[in-house]
Amino acid sequence: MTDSKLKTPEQTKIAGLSDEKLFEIMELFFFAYRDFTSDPDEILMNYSFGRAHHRVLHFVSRNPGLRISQLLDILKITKQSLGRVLRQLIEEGFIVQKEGETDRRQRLLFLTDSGSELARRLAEPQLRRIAAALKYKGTGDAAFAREFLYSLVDQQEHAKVKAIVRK
Amino acid sequence: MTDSKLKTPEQTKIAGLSDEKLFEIMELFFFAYRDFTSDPDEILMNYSFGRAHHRVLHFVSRNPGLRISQLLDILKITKQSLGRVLRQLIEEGFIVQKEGETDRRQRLLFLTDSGSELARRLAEPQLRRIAAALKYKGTGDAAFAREFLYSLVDQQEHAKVKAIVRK
DNA sequence: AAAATATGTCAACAATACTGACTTATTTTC
DNA sequence: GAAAATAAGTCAGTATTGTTGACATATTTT
Repeated sequence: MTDSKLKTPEQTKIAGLSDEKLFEIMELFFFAYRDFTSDPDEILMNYSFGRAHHRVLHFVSRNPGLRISQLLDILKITKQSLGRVLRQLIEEGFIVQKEGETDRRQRLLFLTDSGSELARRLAEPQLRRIAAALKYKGTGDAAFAREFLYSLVDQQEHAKVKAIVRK
Repeated sequence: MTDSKLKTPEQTKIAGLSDEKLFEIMELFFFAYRDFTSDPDEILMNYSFGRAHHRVLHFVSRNPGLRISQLLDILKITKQSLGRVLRQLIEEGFIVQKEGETDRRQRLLFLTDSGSELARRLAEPQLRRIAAALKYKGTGDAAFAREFLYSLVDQQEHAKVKAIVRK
């Protein structure tokens, strides 16, 4: 009943890797994400914020002066979805908007001091978790992790993601 | 304004890794998850299912005879949240429940044929993506990816996760 | 027999996403 | 300079997935 076209007496292989190994990594990706997000989630509860607020704070923190349209493209959500969380972050003094200098239609996003502080607090446990995960490995392993994750991103997004990630 | 206690003229390091490298990996984790989930999401739309249904299908597929309580512990959601999606999956013929043989209070979960087929279809693009991400690397890199992701999981969950992931 | 366990269910609520429609201000194009 | 395109904001309605709290049923353990 659980058999499928994927199975053979031995094991199907994609790109020389057994299904079994691939499944393990797939599942670990789920568990890693589940726990990776749990620390910031707890902090966010104190502010009645959620993950959506975290994402906005993070990307504005890393890219001061980010435009709304860029943020939408990073998050892959609609303007209306972003609108709500952004309004809250602005109303509660974590983010400010400035008119674009060359294009006055733009509303460039910046963190306030308390926004910066919250972004830092949210990042800290995640940075620690990543550092701990790489601690046992030799040099070059950070590079491997980076390349591995990068390869999971859509091909057509590579250039954009690289531009955002690399500083 | 964007300065914080984390910064020094050079760069703060956690466990010998620069903040910058850690930030990159943190962000890539977000982008990887964003795109990793996008392929199954499209398939699920045809069934009016969401990610919650996918998770249930996946873990039942990998663990036939899974108990409700185990699934709740894997997903870290409430009984009520699971209840809704599980009911739909049962009503629409993707999952069946069988009474536990040793403990008749238990409702063991199994996939039907169409459940198996859907689970396979959902897994396929993700397996391919993982395989492609590891294709360029030498032997042992699958092991590295596995250890890296595993290290991101909560310490106290390690034993349980290992039991679920390793077959 | 009483207590604990495994599961199911009702109701209300919250966060985050969506579609569709429309507005305002500004810049670009013809 | 008028028309079209772009950047952003907003209103209204809906769906998914999560939450709490309360309570019911069947079964097993103490």
